[in-house]
Amino acid sequence: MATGSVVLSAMRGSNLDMVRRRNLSLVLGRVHELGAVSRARLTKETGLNRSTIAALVNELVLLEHVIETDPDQAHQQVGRPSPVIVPSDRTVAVVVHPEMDSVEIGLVALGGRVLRRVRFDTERVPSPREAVNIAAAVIDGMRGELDAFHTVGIGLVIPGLVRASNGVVAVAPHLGWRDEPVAEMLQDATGYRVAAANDASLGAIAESVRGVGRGVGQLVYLNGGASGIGGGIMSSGSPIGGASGFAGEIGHTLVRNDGDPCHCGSAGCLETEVARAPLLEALDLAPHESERLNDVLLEHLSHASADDPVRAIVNRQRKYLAVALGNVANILNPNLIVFGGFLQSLYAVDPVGLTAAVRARTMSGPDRDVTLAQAGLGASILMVGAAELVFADLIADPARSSGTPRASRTAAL
Amino acid sequence: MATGSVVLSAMRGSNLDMVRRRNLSLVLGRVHELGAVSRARLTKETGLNRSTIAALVNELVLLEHVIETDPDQAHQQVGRPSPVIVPSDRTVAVVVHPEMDSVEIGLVALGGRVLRRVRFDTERVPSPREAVNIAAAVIDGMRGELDAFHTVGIGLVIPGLVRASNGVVAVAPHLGWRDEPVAEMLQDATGYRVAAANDASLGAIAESVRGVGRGVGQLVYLNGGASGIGGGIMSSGSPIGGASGFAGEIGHTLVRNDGDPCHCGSAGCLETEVARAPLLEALDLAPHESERLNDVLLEHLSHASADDPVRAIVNRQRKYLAVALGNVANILNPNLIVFGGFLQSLYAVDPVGLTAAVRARTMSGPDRDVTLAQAGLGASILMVGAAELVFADLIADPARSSGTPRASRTAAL
DNA sequence: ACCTTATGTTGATGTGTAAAACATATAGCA
DNA sequence: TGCTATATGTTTTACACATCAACATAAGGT
Repeated sequence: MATGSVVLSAMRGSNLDMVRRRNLSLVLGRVHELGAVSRARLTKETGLNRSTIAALVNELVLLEHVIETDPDQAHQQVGRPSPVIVPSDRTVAVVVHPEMDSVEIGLVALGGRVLRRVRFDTERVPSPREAVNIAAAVIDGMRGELDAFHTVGIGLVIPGLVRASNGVVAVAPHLGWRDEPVAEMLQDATGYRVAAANDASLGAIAESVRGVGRGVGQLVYLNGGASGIGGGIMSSGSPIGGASGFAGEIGHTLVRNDGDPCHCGSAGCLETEVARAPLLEALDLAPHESERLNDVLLEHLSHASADDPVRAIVNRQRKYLAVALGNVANILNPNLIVFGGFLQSLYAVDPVGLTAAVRARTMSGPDRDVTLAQAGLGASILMVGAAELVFADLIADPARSSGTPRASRTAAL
Repeated sequence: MATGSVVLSAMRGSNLDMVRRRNLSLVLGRVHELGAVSRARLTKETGLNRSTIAALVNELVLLEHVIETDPDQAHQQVGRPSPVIVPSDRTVAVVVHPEMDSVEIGLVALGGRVLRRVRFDTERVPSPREAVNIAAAVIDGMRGELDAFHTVGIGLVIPGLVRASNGVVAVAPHLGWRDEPVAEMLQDATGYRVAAANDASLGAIAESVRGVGRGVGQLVYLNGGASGIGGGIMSSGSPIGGASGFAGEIGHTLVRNDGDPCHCGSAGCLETEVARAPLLEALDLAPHESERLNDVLLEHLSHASADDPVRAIVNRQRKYLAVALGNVANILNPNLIVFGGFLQSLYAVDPVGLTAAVRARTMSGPDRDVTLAQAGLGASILMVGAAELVFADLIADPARSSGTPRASRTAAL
């Protein structure tokens, strides 16, 4: 029955500007979430007056973040038709994603559409400096385009631990980065605001906003990659970052007391017991064929004997996965756990069985049952997630800086 | 760098009332948190204008939630002295705490002081109806007093799983309750708004607001009781409830693959491996002497041999406790983990050792180090926590219902 | 064609905070 | 003891924003 926050989060007082900002934010947020909304619907959902909505929408149109289009042709309602508001495709976020053998740069519109993707292959694992230089060069190449757009900022995908507050990469094992202020470097190199986050956290954001987790209050995303298992937590639409933005490291929870040593220094971690490499190996797949894993695995198991070695690996991994999922369900009580990467395969082998195994490990009660699901966004998940991270700032204050890049300022919060 | 919420939490638009409400809430929140604040300080901290603060404080004085007192005598500042605002001791919350052999009723003032505690001993484990009747009778006895006060509502402490949204007790193993709408029953019986929560969650709130966790952003509270181990999570001052308010069940995370079966249906749960009873038994203490556990244990170990059986039990329990804490630290990345109940003893035996063990299990990085601590509120922790749950609603909207009990309405949200 | 319904548009109104001008109370100092 | 500087409370005025009412507009229903 009680719901309020025990301690007030914000400390500053409100003035009339705040009202305007909040309402502008609310309207842009609805447009962004729904894709296309009539002014009438905005009026109903926000409870604001018709005239207020008109003023707010006009301001957002002037800011070029939304477009007001002609009323939907397919009316069946009496009364004056209401104009439809859609997010502008000219408000965009740049996404930068350094990997072991490449740096990928993307351009994503406010509506969620991925406009461009450029993959820059590297000879070797890029250093932070190299990754930033590559990204800056590609962005400079797009500069004409970007200046025509409203480029809100850059979303930086980090395969490792990032301090959310300042974008410093604490450790990215795959890339060999450690304590690198990559966000700041990229910001200085391009002039755009940079928001950085862990890849799994971005997956959680993406699935929560535009994937299978739309409208779900409490969501956990678990991604199985070549390097290990990462996780992200969404609570009431906001990412849970923890003290330093390192929350969600479910890959390093213990699932087996006498387990193998993990690179983190511990042993028996989820990601030492549940890994992609043994699965690929058992199925005679090369690492670069990992996209086929799901299909090949399901096909293989469909005619495999009971003592099939692949089946044995899968069953053992599923057993330990269920342990970790049970822990997560008990600690966080999520509505939904979403699987990405090779964990999708482990889930798809027997969705009902895994669900039952997890539920058996959680404190029961029929209405607390957690649901499991595969990720719904495919290859664009990180593009979408990183863009949403950037757009979150825009939506929080649509009138702030109207898109013009500002040279070399470090952080605004 | 980016911080905004990806999806907007509230859906309603803001008007001038909202601004007023928010600022009123902000000021009352500061007064509540700090205990005594000068108007000048409120001006500085909120960024609001002097005249605005004056108006807001005046309204809170009229609502009788705060008292404006004479300026502090010990000035050393030049300039006109600023009046000091303190929370009114006449704004109170009632706390109801059913246990196996009693129902405890308390009265807590907005400033955090426990004004009264009444313990009603029962012959046997009370049913929900009995607990409600006892509470209602005691509250009726205090009615004269309560009517003189501003009684904001009732905070209901539940030793079990409660749905935060409606106060339905899903399961309270100790009490044998299952799917009981206790909050609604108590509300109907007394006319006061009732907010119910799990005991460990209330401990987390209490330690976060008035205990060792003041000012800590991400906090986990772990309580070790006779029945098991419960946990509560605080994130940026708000409790994390999960989908149904069942989050924090750290007692049922797995710490030992071949562990003993747990009453939850699983096996090797934290609370089957780490329990109070074996400790009491080994030290020849009766259950009712559990308050002495900490002292007796430390005393015993101070002159115990290396192969002392108590030491063996303690070491084994500490090992499994470290596993669970490592999982929690990896998943939630808290700044602070607070121990209550007998877990305080396990921690106190060797604080540095346990801290090191937990840190060894978490993804490293010097700035992510989690801190451990004993609870700071002692026996009043649940009184304070439940009262804070009630006050949270008041602080969120100080001008709402001005304290008069309303007959038999179920829920307001 | 006319009415009903739903919505956009325009101008007047009310309300909360900010800003400015004034009042007051303290410390420091001669 | 009085003067000055400083900080803060108090009062008045101004401004910005949402609301409301009245009017305008565009559809469906008959």
